[in-house]
Amino acid sequence: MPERPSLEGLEEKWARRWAEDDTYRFDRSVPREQVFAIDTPPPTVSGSLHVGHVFSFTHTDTVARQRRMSGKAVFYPMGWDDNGLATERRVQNFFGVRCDPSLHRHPDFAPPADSGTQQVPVSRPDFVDLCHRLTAEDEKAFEATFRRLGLSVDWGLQYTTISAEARRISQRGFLHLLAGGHAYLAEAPTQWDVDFQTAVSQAEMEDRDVSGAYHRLRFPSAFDAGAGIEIETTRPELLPACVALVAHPDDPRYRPSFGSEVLTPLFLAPVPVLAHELAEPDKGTGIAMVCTFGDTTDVTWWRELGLPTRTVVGRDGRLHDAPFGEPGWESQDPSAARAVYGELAGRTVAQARRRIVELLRESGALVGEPKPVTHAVRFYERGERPLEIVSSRQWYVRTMRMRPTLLEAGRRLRWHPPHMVHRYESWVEGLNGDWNISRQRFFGVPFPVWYPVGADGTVGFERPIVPAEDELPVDPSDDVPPGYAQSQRGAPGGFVGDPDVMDTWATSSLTPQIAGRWGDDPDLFGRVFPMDLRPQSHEIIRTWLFSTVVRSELEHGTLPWSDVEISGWILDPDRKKMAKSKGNVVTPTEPLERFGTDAVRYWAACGRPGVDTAYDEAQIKVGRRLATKVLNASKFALGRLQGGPMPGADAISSPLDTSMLAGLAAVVDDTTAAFDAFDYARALERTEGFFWPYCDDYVELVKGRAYEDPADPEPASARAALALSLSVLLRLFAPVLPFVTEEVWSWWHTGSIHRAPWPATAELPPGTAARDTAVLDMAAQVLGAVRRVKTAAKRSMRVPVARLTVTDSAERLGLLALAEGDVREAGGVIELATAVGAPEVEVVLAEESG
RNA sequence: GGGCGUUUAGCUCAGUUGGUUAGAGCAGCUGGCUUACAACCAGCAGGUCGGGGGUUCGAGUCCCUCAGCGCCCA
Repeated sequence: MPERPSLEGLEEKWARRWAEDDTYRFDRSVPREQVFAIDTPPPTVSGSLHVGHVFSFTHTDTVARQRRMSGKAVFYPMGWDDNGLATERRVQNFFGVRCDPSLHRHPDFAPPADSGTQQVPVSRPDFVDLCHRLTAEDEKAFEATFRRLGLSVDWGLQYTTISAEARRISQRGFLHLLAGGHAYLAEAPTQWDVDFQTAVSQAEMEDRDVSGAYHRLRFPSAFDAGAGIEIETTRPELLPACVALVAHPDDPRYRPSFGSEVLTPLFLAPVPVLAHELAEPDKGTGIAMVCTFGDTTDVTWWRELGLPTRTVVGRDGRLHDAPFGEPGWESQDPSAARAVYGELAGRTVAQARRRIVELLRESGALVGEPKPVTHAVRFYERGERPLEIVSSRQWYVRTMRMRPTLLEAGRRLRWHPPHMVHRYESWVEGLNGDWNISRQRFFGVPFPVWYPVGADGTVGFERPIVPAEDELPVDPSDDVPPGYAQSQRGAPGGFVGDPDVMDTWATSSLTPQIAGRWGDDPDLFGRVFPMDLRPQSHEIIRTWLFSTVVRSELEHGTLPWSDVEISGWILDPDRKKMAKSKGNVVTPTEPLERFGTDAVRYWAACGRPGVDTAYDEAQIKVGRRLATKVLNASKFALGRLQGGPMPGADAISSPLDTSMLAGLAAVVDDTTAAFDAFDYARALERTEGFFWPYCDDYVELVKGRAYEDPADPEPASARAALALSLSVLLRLFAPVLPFVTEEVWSWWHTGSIHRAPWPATAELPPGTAARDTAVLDMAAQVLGAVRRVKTAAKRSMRVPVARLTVTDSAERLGLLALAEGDVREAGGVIELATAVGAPEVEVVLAEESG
């Protein structure tokens, strides 16, 4: 035991020891029932960690440590989510490159020396190499931070979502979906980001309010130039893509027009006037123009009304050719239509909108002036321009028909806190299409699929060729399908590889399988799956949690885990969400160095499950004080125990000591129950709430007695009770404060506290079972009264009490008698008198001496 | 528009099936170097529990309603 114990340096000392001793190694020899398996959230490796990671990972770690001490073999892996668009974008900015898949690998490729404004085009394999290079560095930095945070993960169980193992498992999962009929390829209107030039799924979209304008346009009747219909639209640039007008079937204003034809302004394309329930009579003029495609309602109308397709927006977000006059592009005046369209072709959507409004105004088709509105527009969550809908070929997973199964699965899952299930349910209920898992990107898991090319050069998309499972992972842009030669790539009678990669969630949805090495290590997988705990934050319930449930249901017919624990967000001190764009992000390194890991973990553990919590340095300082207090209180208690044999629990005889342990027994029960329910915050609160009064009252009361001759029963009882209570308290604190508790534990035990048994009331003397804390309560009350008088008199706590008179019921005076010696010692009481009567404590202080 | 959460001391938050006088920490104030700890200790003060209505012997807690804040979904 050091002379002056300190928190400094504990992190380095113990993190190194835990690594050397493999303290947190998963014991894979135990049966499933004794395993506690955690499906760790793999952080996105694109930049740096922030305190939000510290927050949620600490929550999980407290539970992991408590389960480990409770005798479980804890399977606590760490993953890095390096696959995906976030990495691509970081690599582009970091190296100043962009991926051009038409290029071939450069034999001695090196990234540009400076990441200048002009991005250098590089081949896909070279680009992927850069992704690997950068993520490998980031992962090292992340690991260092997490080790400093004291996470009790088994670092031998690391995985990354782009590794060969992850690609193999991801591709295996896909092949199973395909074989089971759960995945299908379809050419369909698809939500498309024009900047990233990829399809995105519903889960990756968000609505943003943007300013736009309603433009009222007049469509003349095809047969009577004097008649016409006025519509309002926020997207006049899609007018050349208009294929119909739609009003509600019950709308009397338009019922006479159903079945008639009108002409689109400027382009004079004849389009029908149709009825459909989705038309909203209250919106604009009550009749909408249907374009292919302005939004998802257009897609519904197009499909249900059997409308033709006239697309004008290309994958690059610019208007492409529109051959008015040709079949499908009818017009009453094709040359005029072409002339007008010539003004728009090649422009971006925004540019085309400005131009067509001018043209409409000149032609007189624009009725009045555009009316500015703010409306919700759909964006890719990482995107900057609104999503467009383009027709493209994509792989889908059949989630729509699973909705009842998925809702039922959500109800079987135990949610902490329970109300988070609503997020899941509203998401599942709001699904509007199957899950699109194709992404037209580069750094991801390729689809393990080729397509035959016919003699006439047509691609047989309906007859995909798949590899054998033992060949996985494959890259169809490099590897050759069974029965073909590389020379046949792209040739008639040959094959082509699927060019796309999977949605990053299509791989992340398999983290239990990846961590558990599904298919590669059946013995391991059988011991850890289904897992016990999925910890995550609430904003990815619709993505990560949802997709993991989908995959587990389809592959295994079971839930992937029994419990999910949701952590809240970290807000800045002004309760605003931390975001890079706001510049209010706190990185973990600084608080960890300034206050110490235990202090930061304490702050995190005070954040209750699912509750958004403000970053609060004051609370971290409280944690540091607690850690210091643990150090000092331990030093005191253990100091009393030196120089003699460690007394056992059977030496505890004093009623005050038993009374204290009775209170501690209740704390053990409550803390254990709280951890069982994944409520680390309540567990900490309960232990901490006991610990401070324990130090201030109980330890003060027994201080004198503990100094006396250890051979006598009363001092022996005090020493035994101190040793036992300290041991229990240290273990109760260990999940939250792993460093200071390990340090103190090492002063008087061999082996790690984190492998010590979780406290049980069976360790405490039988007398504590009654939970009777009355003796300590009474003694503390009298001591408190003495302190109040001394403080009010502005005297030192050391000043003796000449005479203390306690008036109370006979029963309570009996309790006091059981602790009289300790109370007199702690209060400096010279003379103690008691009387039965109304409760009162009278204190006469000794005169000022000298 | 639908849903979920939330509103308790100046601040951050506990308050479990309804049950004594609603708690803690921080900040504030007044004191004290007390043989583990001044990075500490002792004490004090601070709240019509968001508003309104209801059920009940009794409501911070249950019900209705309104409002603010946050989020999810459409």
